[in-house]
Amino acid sequence: MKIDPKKPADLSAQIAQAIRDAIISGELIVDERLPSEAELSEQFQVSRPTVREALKRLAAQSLIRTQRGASGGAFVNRLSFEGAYSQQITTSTLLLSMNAVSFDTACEARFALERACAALSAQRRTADQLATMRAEVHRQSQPGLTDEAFCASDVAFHRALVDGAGNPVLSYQLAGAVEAMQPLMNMITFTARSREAIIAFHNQIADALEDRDSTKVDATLVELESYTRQLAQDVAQQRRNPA
Amino acid sequence: MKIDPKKPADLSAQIAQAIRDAIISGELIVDERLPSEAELSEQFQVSRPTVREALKRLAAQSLIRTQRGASGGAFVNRLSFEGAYSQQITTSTLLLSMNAVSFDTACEARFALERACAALSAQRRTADQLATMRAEVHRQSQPGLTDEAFCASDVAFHRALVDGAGNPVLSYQLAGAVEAMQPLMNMITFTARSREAIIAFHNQIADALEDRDSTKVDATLVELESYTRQLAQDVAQQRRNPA
DNA sequence: AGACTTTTAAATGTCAGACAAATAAAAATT
DNA sequence: AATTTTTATTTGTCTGACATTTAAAAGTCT
Repeated sequence: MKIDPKKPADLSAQIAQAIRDAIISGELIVDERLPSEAELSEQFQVSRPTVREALKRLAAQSLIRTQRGASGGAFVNRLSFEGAYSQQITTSTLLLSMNAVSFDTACEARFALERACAALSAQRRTADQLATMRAEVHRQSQPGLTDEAFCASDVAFHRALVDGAGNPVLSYQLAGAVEAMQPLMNMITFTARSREAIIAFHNQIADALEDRDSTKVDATLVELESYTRQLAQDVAQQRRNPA
Repeated sequence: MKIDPKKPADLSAQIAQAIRDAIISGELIVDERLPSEAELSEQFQVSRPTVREALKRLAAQSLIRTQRGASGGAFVNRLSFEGAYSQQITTSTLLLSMNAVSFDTACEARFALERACAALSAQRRTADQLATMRAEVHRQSQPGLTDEAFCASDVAFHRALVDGAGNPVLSYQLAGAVEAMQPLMNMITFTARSREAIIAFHNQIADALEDRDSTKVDATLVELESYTRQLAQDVAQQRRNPA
């Protein structure tokens, strides 16, 4: 691990990159302890605050964790799927909001990816995952549910559908697409009728998954996508031209 | 923006979270300048090094950028799709390597997602994107290409296919899945015959996209997936039982 | 007056040294 | 032997200082 003091970049950025490379290349393995901050500052010939800034950069990416006290220090993190979700969701959410992604674009991406999981989910979904979906549908049908709670349950339903594919890589990738849509979905006011329609679609999907009928799952998702986009369009139109 | 000095978490982590929340909620908008480090340290009642650690955490997530000099400071970044790619790829790569994801699992996820783009790509691919794909196939057929260069070209080919869908959200999500596979693919030694077979598949895909024949693109991707998995299986078997 | 140069001020980047707090291991005590 | 105390190590935080970069202000010359 070497840094170039003549580079234009900050020293802390260079040090962070050097350690990051060491982790990626496998030179540093999971749960291995990094040298103490004092040792690192000597090794890289920089001050301790500079080393600390580098370590905080890595901590922000959950590449390392730190522990105080004797035999404490910085340790290489096992980057878990669970832990990577939140970061993925934060990034995706900001990407959508900062780049003025249209509802249609986000919706299209989300359903395209979800349909990719549906075929696998029809084959492999467990009874447990099916039960989760049923439970969420039931929650959605309860009166007095706020729009936000309805959306949250919707996300949970689709998460279960995706998890049904039994492929953690797919679940991880989809987490961003599905959850990042939630702020956009929250802008929709759901009428009693539209909730009913969505619940009907969800029931159809659950039924099809129970029957392991991938064709029907796919067809229903297509319908649900089209319905969702229509709903958003109506809301947008109503804002422009209130009755 | 407030922090709780009695919380167990590090002050720099709390400050970073407070600023992060302000960005996500829209309280701080793109290109807005944050208060100077001195002002922030006064505002949060902490020292400047602590504020700096917080800012470095945010910089590591590309939420802010810093500029030196008069009228410099920390500015809220526009999180661009391009900029988010690298982080997504780093994370995905580490996830795969640290969690011992099998080649089959990663491969399945990648092709499932890619097929989700294929239908859209058949409708919308531009002449330019098609030309990129043709060029990459041509590069792949050149003799003397290293395995790594072959893989890199393979990635470029599939990136063009995905970009053909004309949906930046899809391209972003797929970047992780496709690029993160590369280290795994690099473990495969490509024989002249296997390269030929892959190139044939690529040509078929390009032809089908030229004809806007989504069914054929999908079918060919299925074949390519099965071929790729077979290839990996053969390599694994040969390692266990060398001839 | 206008174009160029110099100065200045503000901001981040870096350093050195210190103390506080947490923690585990070692030493002392019961 | 079990418990308590001490000690050493390590991260967390603070203070104060200086270096470097940069844009704007001030000054100078044509």
